[in-house]
Amino acid sequence: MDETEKLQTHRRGSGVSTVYETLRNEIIELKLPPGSPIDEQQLSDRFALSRTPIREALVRLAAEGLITTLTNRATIVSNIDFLGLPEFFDALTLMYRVTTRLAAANHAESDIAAILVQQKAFETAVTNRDVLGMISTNRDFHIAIAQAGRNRYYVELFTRLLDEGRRILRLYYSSFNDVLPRQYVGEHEEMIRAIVERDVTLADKLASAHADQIVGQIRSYITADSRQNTKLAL
Amino acid sequence: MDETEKLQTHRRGSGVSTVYETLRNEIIELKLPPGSPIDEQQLSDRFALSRTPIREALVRLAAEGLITTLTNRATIVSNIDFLGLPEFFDALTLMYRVTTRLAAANHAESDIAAILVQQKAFETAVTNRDVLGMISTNRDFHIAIAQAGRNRYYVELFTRLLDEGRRILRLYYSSFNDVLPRQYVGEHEEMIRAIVERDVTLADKLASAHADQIVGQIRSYITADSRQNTKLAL
DNA sequence: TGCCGACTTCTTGTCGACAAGAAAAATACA
DNA sequence: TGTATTTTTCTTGTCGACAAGAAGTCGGCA
Repeated sequence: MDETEKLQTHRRGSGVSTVYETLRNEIIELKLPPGSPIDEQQLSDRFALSRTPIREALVRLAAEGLITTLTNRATIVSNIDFLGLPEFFDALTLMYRVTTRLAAANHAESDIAAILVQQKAFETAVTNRDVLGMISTNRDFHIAIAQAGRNRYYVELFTRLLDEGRRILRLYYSSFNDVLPRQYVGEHEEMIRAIVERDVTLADKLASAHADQIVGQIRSYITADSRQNTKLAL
Repeated sequence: MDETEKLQTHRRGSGVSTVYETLRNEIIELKLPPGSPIDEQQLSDRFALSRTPIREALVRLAAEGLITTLTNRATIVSNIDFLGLPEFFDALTLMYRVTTRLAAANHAESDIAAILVQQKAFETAVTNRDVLGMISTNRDFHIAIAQAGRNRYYVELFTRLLDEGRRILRLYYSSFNDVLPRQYVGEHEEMIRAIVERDVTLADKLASAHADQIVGQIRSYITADSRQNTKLAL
């Protein structure tokens, strides 16, 4: 494991953010899978910080729901709540629609540039068949759209939802094929066009369809996976 | 000021939540107005706790955006962002609609009972002309509806929005008259009926109108207030 | 051999103290 | 007298140590 962070001496106040962001990434990328125990002492050693700033980072992660603290006992990476998946899909779909609508309505020139950058990144990830890259650049693309919509409440919720989605997708990413992503590139391009032309209705419609695609795909992964499990159980 | 909390000895782990909730309430009720400095030492004395648990509570509040920490300098109660008000209204309206829709679709029997309790509380606040009570019971009423909708993402965002709304309303509550609240009681009753009858479309429509009412009212407060300011400036 | 209770150990929660950084105050200089 | 610079002071950020609580361990007893 990479332990370079051990050596650097942090300047006052920077350590907490570093720990927070590092752990956040590791949780979302399933480097720390759900249920993993989070040991404060261990992190303290790893980042060469006392437990106090570590603790602060953990409190932040807990506030976001990424980790769960069993009082006086242990703190673990939060499980993916499969029972709550319908809620998740509902909220995700709504955010796809709302942010794309708002982007069509409120975007400035510079926003389009930012969106195009992310779309390019997504495209290269697709051509390189870099599945993990697809997942994260897809997220960045939609967050760029959300930011163009100029509503921080939606941006915040959408970010959380997309990151939760990244965790779920990672679980199933082996079954990710390169047929649908290719289709996503086209859909993304259509969405950009609708946004540029400020066609709110079309943007909404495309976002809605796009969301359905993704939700459908995740659903199929899950059902396919559970089928495999039942096969093993026999 | 009430200093009773000073004496009790807290059992392990309970102190943080107490501090968090107490401060949260005081911020939302403008007992701690925007810009108020938050002194850790002072809070430490007040709650008879060391600075560590106080700090933990503050981190949580900061994550929610209720307080702002100027690094190495000071931490203050977050200002109300009047420039971001349009975003706020947009998100608030959407959440009013979505939660009411979902309540109509997903509610169970017990949810209705909970909603009716809150509606009763709101009604008594209105008849008692208890303006502060109206503001908070109105919030509780809509959160009860959101909970009946069974989507924790919406519940969470909506709660944050309604609480931010409480702060804004407190600022202007002197101009709160008892004509519109009476109307709100009726609108609430209509919404409950639509939810009970599982009429999603009607629920949406009513929630939308209700949101417009409230947004309009807040807007009128603000413009009325700014008019007064310009008058003084002449 | 199986179950119940005291004990040990390990992790979290809390504390008091120290260090660093920034604003305010005091001082020196033009 | 006004400005730049140093010093002081105050608040936050970090630390190491201690205390409490819970799980696991070990031993005793039926």
